[in-house]
Amino acid sequence: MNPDALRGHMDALLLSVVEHEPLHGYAIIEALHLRSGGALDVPTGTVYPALRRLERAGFLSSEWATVGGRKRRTYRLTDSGRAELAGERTAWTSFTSAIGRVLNPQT
Amino acid sequence: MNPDALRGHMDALLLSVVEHEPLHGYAIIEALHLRSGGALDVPTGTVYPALRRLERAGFLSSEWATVGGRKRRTYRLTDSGRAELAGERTAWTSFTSAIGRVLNPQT
DNA sequence: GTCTACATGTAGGCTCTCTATATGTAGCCA
DNA sequence: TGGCTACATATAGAGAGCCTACATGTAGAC
Repeated sequence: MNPDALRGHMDALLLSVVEHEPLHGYAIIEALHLRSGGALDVPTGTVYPALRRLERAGFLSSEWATVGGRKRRTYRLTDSGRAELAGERTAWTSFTSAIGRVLNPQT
Repeated sequence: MNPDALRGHMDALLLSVVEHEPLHGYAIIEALHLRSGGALDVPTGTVYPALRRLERAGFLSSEWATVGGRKRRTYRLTDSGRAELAGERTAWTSFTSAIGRVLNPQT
């Protein structure tokens, strides 16, 4: 997968994956891999900064937890994030529609 | 449309639009607008450099023409570009599939 | 005692898209 | 004559985000 292809869609992916349950970074990466059918393998250097960016933006909130002696920062979707996610879903639909029409126009 | 969303998909769009007929830059921008149902409005500062990049990569070839006193650089898809476009179409399908599954998983 | 899985984080680079600007022709209209 | 719009191409510089590479540490298996 061309790295640039994900540009501007990462936010939607991350918000979507924590929609129904709070997750920590490492688990988010695994969830992306699983839910995408193995297509997505997002490096930690992408995910961790992105999560912090989304928290700064108010779309996620985080808290530390210790599980089995390991520290985790668990991210949770905020109300603002929920609204953002809805917008991203709509944007995704029109985006794919627009590109799809250019790529495969039905004459 | 979030500009970043187009990242990595611009090549496919440009190649696709000149697939069946050679076009010059200005006409390519109009074609993108038209074929996307008005969703795409790509600025000249994006298209012209991108076309040159694709020509350098061997996916397009160009030649100058003068029509109605105005100079045009007309771009044509090369064989290499045709193969590239096919690959981009496949990549687009798996890309949307992967993102779509993450964004809207059927439980 | 070493290796792997788990877990988080930063620095720096790369590349593409965008904004802003520059240049020039043709045609219309007042 | 002058000004405006459409047509047509091009470049410089900024901005942003995703990636590679590196750093750090715990837990458990062998």
